[in-house]
Order: sequence, then C-alpha cells, then structure tokens
Amino acid sequence: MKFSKATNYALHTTLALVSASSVKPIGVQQLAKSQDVSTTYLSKILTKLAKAGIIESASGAQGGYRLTRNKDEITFLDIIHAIEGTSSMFECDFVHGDECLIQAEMKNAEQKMLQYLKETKIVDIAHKQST
Amino acid sequence: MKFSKATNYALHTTLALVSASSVKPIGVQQLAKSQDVSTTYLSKILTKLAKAGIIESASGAQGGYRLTRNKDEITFLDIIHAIEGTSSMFECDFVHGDECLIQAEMKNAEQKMLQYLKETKIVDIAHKQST
DNA sequence: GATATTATAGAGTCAATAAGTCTGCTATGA
DNA sequence: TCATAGCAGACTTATTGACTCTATAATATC
Repeated sequence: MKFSKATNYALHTTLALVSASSVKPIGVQQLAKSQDVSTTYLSKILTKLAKAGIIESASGAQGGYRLTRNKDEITFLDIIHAIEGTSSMFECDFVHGDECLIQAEMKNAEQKMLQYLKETKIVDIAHKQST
Repeated sequence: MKFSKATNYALHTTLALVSASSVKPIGVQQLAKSQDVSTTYLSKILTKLAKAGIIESASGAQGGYRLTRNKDEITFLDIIHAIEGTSSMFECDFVHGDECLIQAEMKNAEQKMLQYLKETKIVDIAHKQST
C-alpha cells in the first residue's frame, strides 16, 4: 500500500516545470540531473504525463517538455492518476449476495484522500518554496 | 498503490467474528471455508490480528479465535494497521534542503483517509448487514 | 538536405513484495 | 494420551516496481 517512486519523480518534475514556467521547453537531461535519475527512466514517466495532457513534448534540438495548461489548474490528483492509474485501491472480489459493505467503506475512505489531492495544487507548493 | 488481499481477508474475518459474537471461539477451518481461502494462509493473517490485540486465540480442541475487546471498539484502521503496518504511503527520500513540501501534502492527504478509517467501526457494518 | 539533438516505443533485466504452501512443533480439552 | 486446534519459519511462485538498452521518429540548425 505505497505510492510508487515514479509518482514522486512525476510530482517533483511537474513542480520544477511549474516553477520554471518558461515558454521554451526544458529537456529531460536537465530535469533528470536535479533528481539524480536516469534520463531514459524519467522519459517514460514524462511520456505518461504528456499522454494525460498535463505537459507536452517537443522533439528535436531545443526540445523538451513544458506545461500545456494553466499552472494553477494542475492538482496532485492529476499527476497521481496519470502515473498510478485510476483504479480503486481496494477491490473485494468475493462473491457476496449484494455489494460488499466493507468495500463501500474502503472506497469512502479513499475518496477522502482523493478529494484532498484534488484540492491541492502544485502551484501552491511552488509559491511556498520560493518564500 | 493497492491494499493487499490479506487486508480484505482480515476485514471479512473480523466482521464474521463481530457478527458471531459468541463466547466460544471459532476455528480457522470454519472461517476459511466461508471465504474460500486455505486454513494455513488465513492462520497467518489471524495471527497478525492476534498480535495486534484485536482477537485472541485458543489452542486445542474447541479452540479457535474470538474478539478480545468490546465489539464497538474495533475500527477499520486497527485491522489495516495490523496487516499492512503503520508506515506512511509516501516517502520522499530525495535530498532537499529542508522538509519536502510534496511529501507533507501527500501525508496530509493520507491522514484524511486514515481519519475516516479510524471513525468507521466494523460493528457498523455488522448492523447494516443484519438488516 | 544532412546532421546533431531530442523525445518515443517496446522488449528485456533485476529485485522486492505479495500470495500462498508445507512441515514440524506446541498447547490443550476430552 | 490423543485428537484437535493454533504457531513458526522456511520455502515456492506470481506479480509488480524500478529500472536499462536499443532502435526509431521528429525537428531545429547549419
């Protein structure tokens, strides 16, 4: 029951992009160096973020990644869903008569967490950090 | 980022014990049969619950498991902690200057879930089910 | 248009964890 | 004392996470 390291890389990289907020894209090399991770591996993670529409990529020289949307629209949940997927943390596959009440409560609990993550924006962190 | 199947077994078994609420212990055989799981495997899980003080075991003939405490003191969180451990779902091991703000938010989010699980009691489910 | 630079895709590797089995031991009620 | 129960630890197998490697595709610059 743990978040993957990939999620951590994704969060930190997005924070870096939000903080930079430059028009010209930033390459993986640069992004990878600051987190001490290989470029090939970080690439894979960033491709997921791109597919989720959070960032966009530019090939070729001077290429790299940049945000697609408005900075303050990006939430923790967006990134987590992009990396970990959207399936529920708890699935009861037993054969009960009707819906599993235990599962229902577990999903309620998960919802509490997701709600918080949905309300929390990456840009808030960026502001705090620059203080 | 998923809860283990063992947690699901633990929750269902505890619910069964709460619902039964008999003075005499119930054997693993019986508990395992209703969930279609091997007795040896369920044993391991129940031993964890016993070590956490949620249930207690009685060896020998007519032995088995029974609740230790008052039924309505047992929360979802108790069981989850007993099986999954108590370590945090998110750990940032990067070397930042100070505490990682991303980690701080992730822990806040997790807290929301844990709080709900702490407030939710197994006995509530038992009541709903018997309706 | 050639070339260097950058992202993308997909297969492959290695390690850790989850999920479950096996076997022998210990406790205890009848 | 013996049949019935739980306990412990080593073991196996499957799944997932955390990467690497290599080849390909896109593009800015010369």
